[in-house]
Amino acid sequence: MTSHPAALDDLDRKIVAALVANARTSFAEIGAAIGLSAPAVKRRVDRMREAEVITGFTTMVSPSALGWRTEAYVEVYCDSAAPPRRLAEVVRDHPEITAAMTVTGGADALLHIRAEDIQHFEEVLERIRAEPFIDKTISYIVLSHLLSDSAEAGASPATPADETNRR
Amino acid sequence: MTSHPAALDDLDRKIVAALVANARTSFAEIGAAIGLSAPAVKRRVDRMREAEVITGFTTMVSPSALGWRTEAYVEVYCDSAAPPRRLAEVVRDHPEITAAMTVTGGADALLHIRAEDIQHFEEVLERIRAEPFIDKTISYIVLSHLLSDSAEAGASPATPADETNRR
DNA sequence: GTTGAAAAGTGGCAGAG
DNA sequence: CTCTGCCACTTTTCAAC
Repeated sequence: MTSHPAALDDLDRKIVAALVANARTSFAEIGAAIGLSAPAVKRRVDRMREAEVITGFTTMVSPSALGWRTEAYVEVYCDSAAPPRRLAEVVRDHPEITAAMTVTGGADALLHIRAEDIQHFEEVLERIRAEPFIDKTISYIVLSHLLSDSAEAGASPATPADETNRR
Repeated sequence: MTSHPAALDDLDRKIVAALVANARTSFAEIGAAIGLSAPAVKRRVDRMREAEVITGFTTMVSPSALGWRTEAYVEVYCDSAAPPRRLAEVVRDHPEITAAMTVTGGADALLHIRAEDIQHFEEVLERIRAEPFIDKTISYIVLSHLLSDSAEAGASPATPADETNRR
């Protein structure tokens, strides 16, 4: 990876926090809040994008509004000679899989799945289980969210340095 | 919930897709791509924000760049009389918990946790297990991502209607 | 950090569906 | 009546200095 030391200072972290809260905040507004001019903020943002500290800007959408009303996590168990590379291919073939990762523990991988409803989820699960090297799966259907993560991927609690700012 | 039928048409879905891909895309650019003027796009975005189809704009940040190099999912088992409301409070007290939800299966809840490193994660886990009504936890430490979810929260595979557009 | 030109955002208004 | 494009006017971006 091209991850330079990057050395973010406090101003950088405040800029990131502002942009995570609202990716469309103007540089001028961010600058006013932290005592910097708009171009200065832009230069820092450009630098952080270059350093891949900031990997992109996205929009949070209510999944249910788009018709995805069922969410689940699925543990996947593969047979002994399961190549992780092969798993990555499979994962890309099912559009309902929104995240996939290898994990410690008994399971080989953990999938995050979004489906229209339970019927659709069952169909997805059957499709995944039909893969030759998959031995078994264990599903955890999400009932309700206790913490509405702002944007699960980008969201990080705070900065390791300062544990003070809890939301 | 105030979820109106909302009835998104094809243009709305294309606008959402464009904004999910890049929340800072100009309305003019989106309009040019779908055959609409900039103000027309803005009107639709405003309407979708009002209807809470679009819940916000955020920035994707490399967690490791901010010092969060350890990621894990933790199953939480509570004692019989565990009130979910109480769990929600606890979850908010630990800034390292980036997502929490109740799930089907043996466990009562599933937590997504980000920590600086394994040592930090262990400390967080001990803190959580110290809660009086938590019986046990099972941790799945994330080793590597097979699918780099654009932004896990907002990301949805495609529209249930058209299963054709797979990335 | 400041300046200035180009681009984007935003609200009013009239017309088409 | 809703949605659109057009037109001013304001704000923001961005590449100079």
